[in-house]
Amino acid sequence: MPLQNCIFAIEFRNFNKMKRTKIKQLLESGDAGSKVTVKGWVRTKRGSKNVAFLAINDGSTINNIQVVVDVNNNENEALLAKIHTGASISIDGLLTESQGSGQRVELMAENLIILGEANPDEYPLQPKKHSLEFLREIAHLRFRTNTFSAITRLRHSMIFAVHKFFNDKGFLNIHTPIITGSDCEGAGEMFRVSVFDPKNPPLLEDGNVNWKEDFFGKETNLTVSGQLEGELAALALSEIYTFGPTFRAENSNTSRHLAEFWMIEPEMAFYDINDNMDLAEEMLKYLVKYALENCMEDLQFLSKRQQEEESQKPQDQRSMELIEKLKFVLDNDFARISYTEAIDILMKSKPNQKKQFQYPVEKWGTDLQSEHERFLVEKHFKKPVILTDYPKEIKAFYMKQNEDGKTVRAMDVLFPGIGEIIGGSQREENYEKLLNRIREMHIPEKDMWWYLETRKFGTVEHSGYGLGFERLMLFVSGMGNIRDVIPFPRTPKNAEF
RNA sequence: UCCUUCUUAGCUCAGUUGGUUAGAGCACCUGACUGUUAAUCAGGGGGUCCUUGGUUCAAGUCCAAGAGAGGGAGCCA
Repeated sequence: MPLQNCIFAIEFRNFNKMKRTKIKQLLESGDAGSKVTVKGWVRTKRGSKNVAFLAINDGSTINNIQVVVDVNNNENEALLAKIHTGASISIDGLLTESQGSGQRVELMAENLIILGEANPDEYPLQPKKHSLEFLREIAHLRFRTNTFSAITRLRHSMIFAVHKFFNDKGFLNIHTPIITGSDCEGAGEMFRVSVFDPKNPPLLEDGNVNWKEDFFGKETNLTVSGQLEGELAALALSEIYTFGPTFRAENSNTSRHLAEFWMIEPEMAFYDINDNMDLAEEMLKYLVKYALENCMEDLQFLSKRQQEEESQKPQDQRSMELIEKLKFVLDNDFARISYTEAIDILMKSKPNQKKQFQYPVEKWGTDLQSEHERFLVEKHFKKPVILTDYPKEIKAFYMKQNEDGKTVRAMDVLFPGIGEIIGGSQREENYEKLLNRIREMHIPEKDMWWYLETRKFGTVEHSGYGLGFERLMLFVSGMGNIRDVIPFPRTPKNAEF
């Protein structure tokens, strides 16, 4: 017996309680012959007359460890009768080379303890495939499925990779406010934050609510973007990013929208729109590469899952295999074209000439519909596309105005199957032009004094963008519904858990 | 918010032109089996057919309204 195992055995005797070893470690590098303790949740129980097998998972990996229990032992037999899918157990035992073919090592149970039973008449999860819709109804338990543990590990890796990417480039992470007092952020409907009794708020003489008496002394809402505050920091620290919760009170019922989501918003001084596009492309490729290098087992599981689902669809609607798709994005430059060029391509396109678009493309100036974006990404270029220089009328007030007087330096990154994954722009740094645009678009000027002052004092060219984190997760995981890549989705009429 | 599809056992689903006692697989219980891989085999228990109203001799099935869910669209990230 190797020396380290002897020491382990002595510790076992002395303390009668061993330190838990995680299943990932045991499966990857556990030595056959060592005594170990495993704790986790039972996925399946199966067996025959003399021996029972428990598949145990502790979330450290997609894989289970097989625990072998001798049934010819009254104590074990009684315990096994109480162990069902979902029960939590602790096992001390000997790690051995597996006699079966499904795994390298398995655990011969010597001391089996039930930590928490799971009544099979009530426990909703079974060792079988459940629908994603059903799992959404039991979001408190869906972490215990292979799919959600894989997504949760992948999500963690992507969060970590975002911070690593920016940290390694010298960006500073800043926390922008979640409660905001300005309603000029221009990104849709907001959730009100108030401490007033909704049935009896203090009123002014004219009957309107007297917000001056509310907690902050003004109307406040949950943020729809950290961009404006992010710009303030970038205009001192050069390169910053935010990664925080974002709230939109839009009544959006789609597989790509959440009322509460997480957004990554870098802001960079001295970056023009081309630097901005370079950063966005580099970041997306870095994140995809990080997933391929660090989450391969989970990606393989998710790929298999997706392939099974896709096999139900007709041939022409199936998407590329997940890992192949991720590598494809990594290996190809994104197409970069202007809005004007895009309109040109669309107007000349077959579906437009054959009137197959629901919204025909007829003239410069209208916003692109998702069917148009999909055509450009999935049919015409067959790879991610960055669209730039949109008409100013369809974009936000803060975007830098081009010299043509018609367009602004916006950029949208479009991904296959997802649509807009990033929206950004070079920002207008000229005080007069910005002020004019604020007035033209009827943005409350008095709330913008601090934003405008950055253009008054030491203004510089700068840029930034917003990446919807869950949309990134959709792409990297291959999942089809955004509600399945965030632990507890918040959507219209749903704030359960 | 609009269009569209769906709702039958704990889960996944079948249920024909309206017709007698609503089915299957999985899960659960009992038994069999010398090491299984979502084990297998035999047997058993388990139903507000989403809700309300209507048509009909008769409704899981047809009609209307409502609730919930999916897919698509708009808004966007």
